[in-house]
Amino acid sequence: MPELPEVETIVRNLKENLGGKIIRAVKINSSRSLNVPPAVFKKKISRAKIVQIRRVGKYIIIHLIKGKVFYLVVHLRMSGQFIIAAGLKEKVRIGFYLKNCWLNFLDARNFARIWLVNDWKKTPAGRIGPDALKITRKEFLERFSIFARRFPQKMVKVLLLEQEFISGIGNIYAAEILFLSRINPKRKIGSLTSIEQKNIFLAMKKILRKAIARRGTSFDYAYRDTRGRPGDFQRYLNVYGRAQEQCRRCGRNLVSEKIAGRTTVWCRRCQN
DNA sequence: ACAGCGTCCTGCAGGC
DNA sequence: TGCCTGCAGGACGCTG
Repeated sequence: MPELPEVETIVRNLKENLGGKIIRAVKINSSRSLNVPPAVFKKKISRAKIVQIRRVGKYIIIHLIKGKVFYLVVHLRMSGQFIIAAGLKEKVRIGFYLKNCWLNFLDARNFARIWLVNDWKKTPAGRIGPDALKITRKEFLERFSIFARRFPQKMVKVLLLEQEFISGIGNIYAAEILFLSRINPKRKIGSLTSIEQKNIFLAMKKILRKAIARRGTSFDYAYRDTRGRPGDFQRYLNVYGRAQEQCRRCGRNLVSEKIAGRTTVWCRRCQN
């Protein structure tokens, strides 16, 4: 499931391979994810030049130019993939031909969304909070205080998943951040001390940076980089996917519970 | 106003 | 071995 480190890895790959290239042709096998009719999409994007590729939270923003500047905004959700290959892949939903390669957009579960727009800030990508990787400690703590004052009863795990608070964190990294900062995921944000808030910030930075260095987490088939390779961070997961297994810190069995509809694993002894 | 659940969707794991 | 059921989750919409 692409979260910030996975999207960052994909964006870095796309930048290296697609920057400055022209989209020569588009093949649409499934238009479910598009915000415009397939014919419109094809017409607008054909012969456009890719001038910039960047990440905003979990969104990929591709800056295009054809007379004027416009944008392709992509959210991969659960299973969206971009695979660069010599040809079209078997289950490709949308193929972009770029002179000597195809950019294959695949999405097993059909959850991904693609917007073709003149102003990317008018898509959901323009309505999210500061990026988890870029936010400063000061800004994080200020923002935490605002949310803690407004929603003191909200569980900290839920806050970390809210893209309006900070963007980029999903279920895997939220669980890992709370383990490293030794906070119980069910703690109410109004009860967290400034030291605990600071520890969450530090754990967040540490984990996101390491996960990017390991090219993301491939827990299952869902996430692959643009060459179809899995990430490596699953080797370093302390809690996600480890329910009933032993805590790497204290040896106690990890517990699992649904929090806000999402499976959450933590250590009852280490996380208070 | 806010919390919490259902929905979308399909691959895969586990049970019998 | 093969079928069936249920689980996985990001974001949004609906409900109470």
